Amino acid sequence: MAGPAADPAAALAAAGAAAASLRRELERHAHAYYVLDAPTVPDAEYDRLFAALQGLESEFPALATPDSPTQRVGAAPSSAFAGVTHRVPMLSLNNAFSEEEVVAFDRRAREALGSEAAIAYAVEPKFDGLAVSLTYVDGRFETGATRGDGETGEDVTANLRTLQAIPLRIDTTLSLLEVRGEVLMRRRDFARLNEAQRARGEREFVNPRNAAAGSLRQLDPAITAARRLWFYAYGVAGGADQPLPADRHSALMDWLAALRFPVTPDRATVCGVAGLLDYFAGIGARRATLPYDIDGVVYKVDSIADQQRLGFVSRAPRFALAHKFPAEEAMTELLGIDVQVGRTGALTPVARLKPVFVGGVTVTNATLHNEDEVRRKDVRVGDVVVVRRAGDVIPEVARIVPERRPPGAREFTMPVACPVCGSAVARPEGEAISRCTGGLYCSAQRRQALLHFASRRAMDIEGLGEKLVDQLVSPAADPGAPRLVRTPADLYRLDVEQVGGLERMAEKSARNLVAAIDASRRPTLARLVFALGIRNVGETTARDLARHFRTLDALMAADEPALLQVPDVGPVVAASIATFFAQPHNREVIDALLAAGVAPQPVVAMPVADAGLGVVAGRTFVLTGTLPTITRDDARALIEAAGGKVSGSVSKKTDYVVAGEEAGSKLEKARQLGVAVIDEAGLRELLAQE
DNA sequence: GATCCTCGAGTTCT
DNA sequence: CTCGAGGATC
Repeated sequence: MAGPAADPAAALAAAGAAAASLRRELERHAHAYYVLDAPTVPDAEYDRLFAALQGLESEFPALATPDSPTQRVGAAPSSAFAGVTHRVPMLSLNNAFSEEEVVAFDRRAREALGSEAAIAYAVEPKFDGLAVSLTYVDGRFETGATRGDGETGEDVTANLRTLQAIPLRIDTTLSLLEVRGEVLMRRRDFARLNEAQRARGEREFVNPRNAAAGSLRQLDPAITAARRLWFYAYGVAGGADQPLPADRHSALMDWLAALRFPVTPDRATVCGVAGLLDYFAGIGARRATLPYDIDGVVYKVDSIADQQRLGFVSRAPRFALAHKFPAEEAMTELLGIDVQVGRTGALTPVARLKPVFVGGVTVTNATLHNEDEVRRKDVRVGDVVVVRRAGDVIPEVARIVPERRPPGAREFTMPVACPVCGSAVARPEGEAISRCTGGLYCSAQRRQALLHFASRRAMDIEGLGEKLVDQLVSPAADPGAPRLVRTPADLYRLDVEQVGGLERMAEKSARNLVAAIDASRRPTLARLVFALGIRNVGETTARDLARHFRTLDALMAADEPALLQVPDVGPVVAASIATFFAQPHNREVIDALLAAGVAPQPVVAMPVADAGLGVVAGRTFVLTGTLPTITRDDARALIEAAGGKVSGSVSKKTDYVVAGEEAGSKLEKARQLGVAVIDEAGLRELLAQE
């Protein structure tokens, strides 16, 4: 094929074909997004395609036909709503994704204003909803329209009238006032709506913005009314013919608030670029706890006179900037699916991804949980997948992009033999997890068992991490070298000389490790039981067992009926425990541990849970997020010392949720259930009262 | 038998 | 943090 430079006609034809294909794709995505409320690709991908098409059209202006998606921008027009031409166009803001862009924005503004001094900015969250314009004539709400393409939007007056947040009458002498703002659905209302959709067996909405869009574009205003939409005002359309009642944006917002328009309490005024970045960081930290979704923050030069001096570049104001958070979804390629072996032999498929930047970090791996999950999502090697890193920190493969599947993409099948030791793989009837049957013969399981044994919540051996365990279990560098450790008991026979022989282990570190191992010889019985790694016995059950049996001997001697006496132990757990202690191998390891000097501290009689309920005693707490001055573990210890209980999940029985920074779904759940939410200071107060 | 509440297990990246 | 599943409760 001829190169573009060589043959202009051929180049135009090729560009035309590419543009047509981009348009088809964009139209399909737009339809899925706006009309079906079921986005097929992340926003970032849509933007990328859009930009590609814009690029082509600017290079070959002949291709820029009026029906191109680039000539429309924004919502698909719906024949159901009348068009409204905005008196003052609703423009969009320039976006910034990095600090450098913010610095450049501030610098350009100062240069244009010829000002050395730091600029005062009005700042506010960038709501993730739909922009609307509300027109008031003689103080009466007359017309409400969506943004549409910025020039013309849809008349949704009847639906907007149903919003409690929008005043139908305002106390002003202005004969004409146009208020701009965002219609959105607050998270609580979104959760409630989806619950109702679920209960009725109808499709749930993907996110609050789509729910808001879908709700606002209902033909029946009664449906909109039931959806509990919210509105925040963020500006006034100022034309030359309309004098504004304030000379600063922040004062304008105060004025709107006085007119009973909802204005976010999270807005502020700051000074200079440092102030902007501080605000961005502060809102970012609080993002998860805000009652509504945001996708960044907006900066506006506060002085309206200065705004007018700065003016516009093409179609965006030079006095305002949207500083956006990194996308929480991104597309990438699935390079392969590996299978990992866990402590219990569980085989977990893990997606190996082409590295992709999402939610502020580069993601290369993501769990696929189990075989069924892979089937459900129809994930195949070679697929283009959408990776998400939402409220959760842990990335996941949200879905695949079916239209980008390469021919011959392979389906995943769980191996029939363990990828590590070759033992048979079994998947018990009715269970979701496949397991390696190799037990401790499998080096992966031995490795994980040792890591678990040494972990902080078990024997707490500091410094015994993955790298070291690998070397101790299977000396990779020198296959002939002796395996220093086969069971946890072997750890207690290591000396400084042996450890010092390992890679990256100078004498000092070797000494530290041996000392750490030595220091772990006096665990509580609960920790020791937990460290053994008995199936279905976690931290809590281990503690219950220790409390009930008091000694390791008594626990080991217990038969199933005796075990069933322990609270929260049922037939399955009892069988796991009995089976574990019945195995000669496990008995040998325990004997060896005791012989090596591991001696659980005697269980001290716990102050029998005082029958009386205190403010903390007898109450159930759930911890979430990062507390300002103490770790969650410390908080938990404090609560337990005061006779309270700490649980992992929020339910009706929860008395308090203690929330810190970046609290996630638990906080959300607490709000839904009406559970009291306190912060660290509140917790301290309760503890002081106890 | 159904429902709710917990616990256990597995996981990512800096 | 989320899922699956065990245990308790009605």
